Amino acid sequence: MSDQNRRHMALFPIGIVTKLTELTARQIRYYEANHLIQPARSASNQRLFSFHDIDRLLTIKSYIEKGMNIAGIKQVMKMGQAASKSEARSDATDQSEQPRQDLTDVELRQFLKQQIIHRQLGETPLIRGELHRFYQN
DNA sequence: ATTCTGACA
DNA sequence: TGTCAGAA
Repeated sequence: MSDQNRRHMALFPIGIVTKLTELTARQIRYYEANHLIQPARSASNQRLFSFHDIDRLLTIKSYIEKGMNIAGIKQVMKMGQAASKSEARSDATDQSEQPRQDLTDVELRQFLKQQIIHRQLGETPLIRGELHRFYQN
């Protein structure tokens, strides 16, 4: 069985996940309702999370702690997918890298760029609270 | 005992 | 986001 299969294998119920991620069941369900994650379901309609879902949630958690809301996280994570592909094409040297955690910085800058544009267009801010320190970059 | 959905003094 | 209800 390939590693990808194991990564996407539906394994743990929400109870385990809340302990693994420090997120409340409420939050986890809310993120699913907003399509940030798509955990599998058991025959009894119980959510079953994979390792992929887990670090996906951890990524979401870090963004939430940075003051981002669902709309913002959606954008950043979509860019993350696009970025990891283009990065794989440009970086011929890195053989075995860890894309996720490493991309977060690039994603944030890309995101902030959009933020500024949207604000000028009078759109609803995607960030809440103190994240203004990043505008210096 | 756990989880699910819907709703809000 | 918390939390409670009613059902599975």
